[in-house]
Amino acid sequence: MSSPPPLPEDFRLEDHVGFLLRKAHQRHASLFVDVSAEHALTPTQFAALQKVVELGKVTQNHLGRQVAMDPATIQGVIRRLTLRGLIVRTHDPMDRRTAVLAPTEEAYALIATAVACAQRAHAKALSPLSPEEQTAFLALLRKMG
Amino acid sequence: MSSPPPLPEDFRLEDHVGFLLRKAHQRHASLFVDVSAEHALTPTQFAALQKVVELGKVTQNHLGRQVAMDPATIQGVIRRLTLRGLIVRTHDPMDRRTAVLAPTEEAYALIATAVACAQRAHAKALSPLSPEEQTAFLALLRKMG
DNA sequence: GGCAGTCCATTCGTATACGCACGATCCAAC
DNA sequence: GTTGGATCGTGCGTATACGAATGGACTGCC
Repeated sequence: MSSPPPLPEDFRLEDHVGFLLRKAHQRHASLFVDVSAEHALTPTQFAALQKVVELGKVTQNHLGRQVAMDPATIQGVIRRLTLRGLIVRTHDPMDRRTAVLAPTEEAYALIATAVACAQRAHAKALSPLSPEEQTAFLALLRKMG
Repeated sequence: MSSPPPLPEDFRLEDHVGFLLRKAHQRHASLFVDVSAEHALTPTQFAALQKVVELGKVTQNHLGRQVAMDPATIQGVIRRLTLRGLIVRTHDPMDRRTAVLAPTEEAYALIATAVACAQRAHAKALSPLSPEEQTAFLALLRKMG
C-alpha cells in the first residue's frame, strides 16, 4: 500500500515560466520550420547565418556570443552551414587560434527570402496576442535577459 | 569582388520572438539546473515526474500530451526516470499497446524538494521583472498557446 | 626569453526535441 | 470474423544545447 500522496498541494506546472517558455519556444520553432520549406534553415541556423551576413566577417566564438550559442553548439551549426555552401571558413594569420567566418554569395542570395520567412514565423507566433500585447510581451521578454 | 551586401535593411534578430524565446528558455534551464543539484533533475524530467506524481497513474502517451512532449521524446525521459527508480512501468491488460506509468516511493520522497527547487528557479528567472510585470508576462505567455 | 594564465576551437558524453517508419494492437464498420 | 483505419510505443536519423576535457595559440608579466 502506498502512502497517501504527500503532494505539494496547489502546485501547477502550467503556471511555471519554465514550462511556458518551453512550450512557446517549441511552438515558434515548429511555425518557423513550417514557413521555411524554401530555404530549409532551422531557427538556430537562420540566427547564425543572418548574423554572419550582418557582420560580414566574424570569429566563430564571437558569433556564438552574438547569437547566444556556446562554442560546442556553434561549431555544429557552422559546420552544417559550411557544408551547404553558405559560409566559408578562413583563418586570421594574426591569430591562428580563430576560425574566421564569412557569408558566401549563396548566403546573400538566400538571406532575403529567409528574413521574410522569419518575419512570417514571428507574426504567426505572436498572432494569439493583440498588437499592444505583442509589444508588451516583446518588451518583457527582452527584459528577461 | 562581392556584390555590395543586399542586406534586408533594418532587420534585428534581437527583436524576434524566436530569438528572445530561445534565450529566455536557455536562461531558465540554466537557473533550474543551478538550484537542482540536490535532486539532479532536468526541467524536462521534473515536468514529467511532477505530472506522474500528480496523476498517480498515466499512460506514457497521455503523459506526453500533458507535458508537451512528443512520443519519441517522452520515451527517453521516462527511460531515464525509470532507470533512476522514480517511475515504474506496467501494462494495462485491457490495452496491451500502452505503457502505464506510476510514481515510486522514491518519487514521492523527491518531489517536495524538487518542487521547492522549481519554485526557486521560477522566481530567479522572473526576477528581472517587477511583480506586476511578472504577472503580465505569465499571462501573455499562457496566451501564446 | 620564459612562464602562467587566458582564449579558441574541437571532441566526447548526455539530454532534449522531432520527423519518419515500423510492428503490435485496438476498434469500428461491415 | 475480418478487415481497414487509428493509436501506442519504439527505433533511427538529425539538430540543438551544454559541461568537461584537450591541444594549440596568444598575452602579460617578470
